[in-house]
Amino acid sequence: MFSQTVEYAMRAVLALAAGDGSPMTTRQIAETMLVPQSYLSKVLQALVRGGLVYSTRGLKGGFVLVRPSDEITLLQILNSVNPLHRIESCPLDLDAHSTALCPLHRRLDQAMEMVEQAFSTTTLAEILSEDNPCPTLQTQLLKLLPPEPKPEKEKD
Amino acid sequence: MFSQTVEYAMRAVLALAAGDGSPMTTRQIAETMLVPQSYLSKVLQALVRGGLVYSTRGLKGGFVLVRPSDEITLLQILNSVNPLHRIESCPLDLDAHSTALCPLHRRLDQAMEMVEQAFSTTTLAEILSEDNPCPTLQTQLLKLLPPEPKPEKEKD
DNA sequence: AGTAATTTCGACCTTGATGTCCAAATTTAG
DNA sequence: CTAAATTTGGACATCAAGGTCGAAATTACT
Repeated sequence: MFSQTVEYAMRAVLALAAGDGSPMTTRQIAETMLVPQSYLSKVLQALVRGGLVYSTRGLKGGFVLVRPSDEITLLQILNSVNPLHRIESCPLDLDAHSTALCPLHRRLDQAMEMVEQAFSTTTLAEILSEDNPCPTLQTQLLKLLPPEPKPEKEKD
Repeated sequence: MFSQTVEYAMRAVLALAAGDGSPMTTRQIAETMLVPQSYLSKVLQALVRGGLVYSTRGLKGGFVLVRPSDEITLLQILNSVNPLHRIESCPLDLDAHSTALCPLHRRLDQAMEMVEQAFSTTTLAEILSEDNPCPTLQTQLLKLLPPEPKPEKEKD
């Protein structure tokens, strides 16, 4: 029901949200989230155009979130890559802009409304704060956070 | 979010449910529901394979519903043409069959669960019984029901 | 200035969804 | 048996999604 691109986009933004705020490269995100790197660059540009992440080129460049993670919702991510088109009018009655939809399309639109509602109230911060029983993601994310307190002494 | 094929399939089954129970041809359904006829034949075959409609060839042939319309749900239609794949395990952790999903995929799966729930409790009969503010559909459906009591005299 | 590390952009390829068309196979009716 | 009306199935066309690749632009560092 959700496209592969949506899956990748959510993983990518989640990787940024889990990071320390410094720019992450496409390569870093791809390896962290197990996403095909060359395709991820396309997805990231959609997120840039969607106003969710900011990009800087060159050395030390990469992608960062535009807003703090508690102000970014799943719906914003979805809409950046696969805009959710609510049903405005019955496709069987193209010309008439009736105020109500027919029973069938009312149901279809209600389904999308539920998804829209659920996704619009879920923030990245919320997701990161929950228990995370996905071993792979947990392992990958640990690599991003301070790997060691301070390796001051390197001489055995 | 829902494919064109799903839209067509739902229209087609709805046309059958609105009819009198005698076989409807592809052409009839296509004209009633404004669906491309040649593609509709493909969709109808998916519905046959899905066990929702029964087909008979030849003169007076066509498609009929296998069950009464109050025993056919939107979910059954959806699953006949575009099976809804719930997320069983986290794609980031392919090998481990963890009992719980990670927070992200839990949300994605919950969204699908809501749709599944809504569609599984909506029958064709329910849809047909509601008010129908879609003029086109109403007009088309009227053509199916007894058009005239009995045109016995054809000789002007 | 020069070099290395990046994003950006466009060209291209592959695959699946959508859609068309036509030759069978099947059924009913004369 | 023959003819007409249908579905069935396959071949084909078209277009968007998913995916790869490389050249150009941008930035940081020395």
